[in-house]
Amino acid sequence: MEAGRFLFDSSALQGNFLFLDEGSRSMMGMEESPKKRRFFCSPDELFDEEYYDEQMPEKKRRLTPEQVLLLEKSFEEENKLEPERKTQLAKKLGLQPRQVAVWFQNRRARWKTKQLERDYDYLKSSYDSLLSDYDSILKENEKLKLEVYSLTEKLQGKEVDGAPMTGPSEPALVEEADVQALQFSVKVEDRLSSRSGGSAVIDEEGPQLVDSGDSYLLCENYPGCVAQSEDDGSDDGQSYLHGVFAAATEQPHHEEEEEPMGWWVWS
DNA sequence: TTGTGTTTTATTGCCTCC
DNA sequence: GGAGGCAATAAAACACAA
Repeated sequence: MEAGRFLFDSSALQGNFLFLDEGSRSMMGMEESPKKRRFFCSPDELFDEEYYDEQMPEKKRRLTPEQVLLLEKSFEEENKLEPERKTQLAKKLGLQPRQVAVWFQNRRARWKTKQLERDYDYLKSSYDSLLSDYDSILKENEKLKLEVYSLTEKLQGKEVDGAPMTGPSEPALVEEADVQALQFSVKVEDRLSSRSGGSAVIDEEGPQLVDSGDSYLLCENYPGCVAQSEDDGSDDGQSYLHGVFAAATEQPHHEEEEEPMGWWVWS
């Protein structure tokens, strides 16, 4: 949100009149008798339902920075609006309660969108981190394989020079070393996948969401995430992120910068 | 100035809960 | 059935590059 973009409609506050056009009249159920009104008038005046029903603005008007500020503050406190709070806010702001409700609705939608973006970024960086972990382990594995191979070679040389071989034949020795290396590799992969909460994390195709049914992943185990108390079946108390990547990366989630606590908070 | 992309305000329709 | 929530969408307001 760019605060500088808001225009303070002082003319409206000072009593300029706006006219209804055909579109907004029909849209608002006011097909007849267009009436003039000031867009922003005194809170009491605007709060008067009858007055508001009769006199609708010509066009959409942006809220003033002051109004937005107060709404934002209120949203930070609680992102849902009980009727009483809606009424109070509307009165305070000189808006219709419906406008306050709509603002909260849209604000929640914006918050959700941003949250999804944040969750995507977090999942992506977790995935990248896991991938790089995996790559380095793979390299380490290769290195160890080579080491085993060269040690086996040395051992073989010693046995040929000295006493006759009593152990497994040469190919068998090498094979065994390979098997051991393979087992180690498998163990490492197992560890990786269990650290990441199971399957579907490492995939050569690229980042992908873990299947969680509706793709909105639960908050528990998410680093720094404290689920808020109730879950009413909406998105409350939920993050879209699961703890899937949490243990794997152990990187603290970025702080909530500008967004309100919303449905859960980072601690 | 104008075309275009983004943001904000508002409506509609559907769904869920009480 | 009404109230309130959400997703999808329209349209106005705005920013900005050409």
